Amino acid sequence: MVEEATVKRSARVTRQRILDAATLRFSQHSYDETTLRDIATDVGVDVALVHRAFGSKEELFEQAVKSTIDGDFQQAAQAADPGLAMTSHFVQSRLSPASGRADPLNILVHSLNSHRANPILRELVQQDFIQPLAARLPEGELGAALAIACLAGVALLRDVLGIAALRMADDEEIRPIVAKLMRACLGPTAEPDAHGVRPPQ
Amino acid sequence: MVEEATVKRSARVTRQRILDAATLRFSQHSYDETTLRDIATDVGVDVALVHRAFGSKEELFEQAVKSTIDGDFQQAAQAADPGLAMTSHFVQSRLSPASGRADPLNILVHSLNSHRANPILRELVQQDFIQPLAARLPEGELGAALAIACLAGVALLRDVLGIAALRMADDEEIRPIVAKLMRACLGPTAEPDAHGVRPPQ
DNA sequence: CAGCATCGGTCAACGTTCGTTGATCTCGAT
DNA sequence: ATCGAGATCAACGAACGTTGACCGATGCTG
Repeated sequence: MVEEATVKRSARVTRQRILDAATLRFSQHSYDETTLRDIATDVGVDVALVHRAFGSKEELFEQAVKSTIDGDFQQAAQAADPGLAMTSHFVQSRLSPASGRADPLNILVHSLNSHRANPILRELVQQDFIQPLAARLPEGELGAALAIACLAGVALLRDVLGIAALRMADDEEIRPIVAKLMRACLGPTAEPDAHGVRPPQ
Repeated sequence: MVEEATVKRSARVTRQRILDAATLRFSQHSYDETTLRDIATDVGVDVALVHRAFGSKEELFEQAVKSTIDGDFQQAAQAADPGLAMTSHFVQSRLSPASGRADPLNILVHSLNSHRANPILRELVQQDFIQPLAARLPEGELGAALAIACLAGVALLRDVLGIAALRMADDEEIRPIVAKLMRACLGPTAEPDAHGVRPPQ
């Protein structure tokens, strides 16, 4: 109330509010089920404005995806032990808080099978998930892709399908298994610890 | 021309042809992208007939899902070493042949985020994937759910997203890693073999 | 063999929803 | 007061699942 009076009609601000609303919607619903009219209602503007602000629904979706990419995951991928860092990042950022928050993985698992969203999400996974992870691996992209596949699969069954066993499970119950999954995919980069366990093959 | 004279108009046969065409479509495309008109064209009948033969699109989808459930997976889940059996079943039935064949996992990963298909697929995963697997596990449903999540994730990134690293990979390159994933989720139920490896926790 | 009821199948259309677009209004700075 | 940009309004065109009315062959009945 003290600051900015009535917010001044600003395309810049409105565009951002639309993008935020769209990002949240796309993190909770699929591309096909998310309507420009829904987003417009959230923001409190007309449908036409939502459309014109980004040119097309597809463009809006792409911008929404990009807006959720922060450095957190890339940092985790380049940690000393990527598997462990990614596990922590995964468990802390997805399981503990509400699962509906704006997040690239949430958007990914909610719109995987819309053919409009497909190429955009493929590039997201390739560029922002697999590549930063594969850069530090001897196995190349295969291990990285499999690691991402595991995380995406868990998120899918938990948040999209709503499998009870995954919704109810405690974070610390899932963490060690996810850690094992990451290790299986990324290789035992670090942690040649006290056990000295080597995989059979 | 010599064989079967115009096949005699039979609802039984036509219904089966519709179901087969629908099953194949649903194994390659999402619920939303699959049109009753597409299925009708495949079979060579009218749209109305496709609809009336099953009452609704949703019912047709449910029947298509059920028609793909064979005993193969359940057999694998109840093998001496479920992880190993499931790995073989997964690698052989999905990676080697064309990925577009009629298969419950294919249907699952293609229609996960349609809210119409969602409850049907949730029940499929719960009843036909998780439960037969969890019945033999000390960890209960959690381990089974995570194992299914891994397989679904790999299938998703490979066949729906089309991640190159997974499409190009040789079967025998993926198999050992998938085997490790299964072992991480299901625990070393069998195979207390020469290695005697115990998980750290 | 003729008539008829029935079932498999088609045809045309409805009602809804969606992304999209052109014309129009309205606020705000100059 | 004016002009442009922000925002709205109304509508289009396409696509979908769904429905009621209508054909045509099949097979039973007399």
